[in-house]
Amino acid sequence: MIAPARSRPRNAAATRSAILNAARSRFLLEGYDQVGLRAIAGDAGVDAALICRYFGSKEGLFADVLASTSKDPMDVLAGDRATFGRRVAAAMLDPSKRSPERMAFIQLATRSSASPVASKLVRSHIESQFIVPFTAWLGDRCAAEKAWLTAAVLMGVALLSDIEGGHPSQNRYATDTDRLARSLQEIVDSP
Amino acid sequence: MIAPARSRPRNAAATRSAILNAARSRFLLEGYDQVGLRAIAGDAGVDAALICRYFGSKEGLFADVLASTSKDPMDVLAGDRATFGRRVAAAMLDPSKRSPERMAFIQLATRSSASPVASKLVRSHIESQFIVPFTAWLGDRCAAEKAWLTAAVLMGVALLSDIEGGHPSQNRYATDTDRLARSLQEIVDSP
DNA sequence: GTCTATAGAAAGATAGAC
DNA sequence: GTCTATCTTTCTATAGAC
Repeated sequence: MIAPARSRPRNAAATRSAILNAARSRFLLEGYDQVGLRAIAGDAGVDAALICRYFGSKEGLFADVLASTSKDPMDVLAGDRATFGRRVAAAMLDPSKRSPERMAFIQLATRSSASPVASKLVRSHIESQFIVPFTAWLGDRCAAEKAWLTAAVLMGVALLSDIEGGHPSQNRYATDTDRLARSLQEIVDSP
Repeated sequence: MIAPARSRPRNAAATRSAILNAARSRFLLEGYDQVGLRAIAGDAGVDAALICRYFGSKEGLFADVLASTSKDPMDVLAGDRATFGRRVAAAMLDPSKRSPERMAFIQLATRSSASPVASKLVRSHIESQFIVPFTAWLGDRCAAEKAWLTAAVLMGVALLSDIEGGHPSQNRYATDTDRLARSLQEIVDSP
């Protein structure tokens, strides 16, 4: 046995990435306050002290998680404006079309918005990653106001889905998705 | 000096009430996780140990706060169905019509929904104090689904108002209120 | 580069004096 | 009925050994 049987080689980049992924999953599901550095370190298979070494603090870690979650959010914008409501509602509620990745930044923002330290970061993230591109995509009068209301509706749905416990009756998905789709579409289409 | 100069007479009912009011204000503004028993006790002018004596635990205190906030929420339901959207939107956003009391249970539910222990209580409170009476008030097909979506929109607006920092441009209130009013009214009027 | 050990603060809750 | 004192736990963050 030449090399010791370590489960993880001494690789700073890989360790940093493992921490970041574990943190994203935890923050996404439980929110900033509810997650301890020990839990994240445990998921990543490293010691909690390493997190502060690599990211400075819990806040720094959260900021990096937000920054690394900023690529995928707006794939729902790639599409026809007339079907915007359907697409987003499906991404939010439809269990068949809902992946852990889609709408991830909405979940992340919603579940961590209670903490004063996290909400500062969440605010600027929502603004730069959702409000700004969405406003540009709309490109019409009151686009910014429409963007803010859309964000509010999506966060409210995400928040209430959590509270509901994730077990609304199965056959309600269709009617709920339709209703949400109509509301979102009406915000976009309104003068 | 016959009686000692105590700021508070030894009165269990008054003390209990003072704690309850202080707790409501704190939970309403900061959320369940962010508020410590010592802060509540300080506001109420009593010792933190009394809270556990009177309410058993922090969770018990929060439950009693929710129960004592269940009277005022639905005064917005007293009115014409055609102007429902306007009334609720004004209560949520209009600074002139917005009192700390109105929509208090929405703020309370939104800001405390992140905590697992509080969200259990928040869920049943929303259901019994909002969904059930609102569904009955609607009284039509899909009333329950409309009620859930309405609650989601209101919570989203409350949540995003917090995050925004409470300083959107002054002249945006009017257009934001109109837009929210239209969205709420469309949910109510939808088939 | 990673871990052990621990500092330092703050939380909820309880026992018992007054 | 109220408060002082304290227990216990949990958290972030750091210092230093390996």
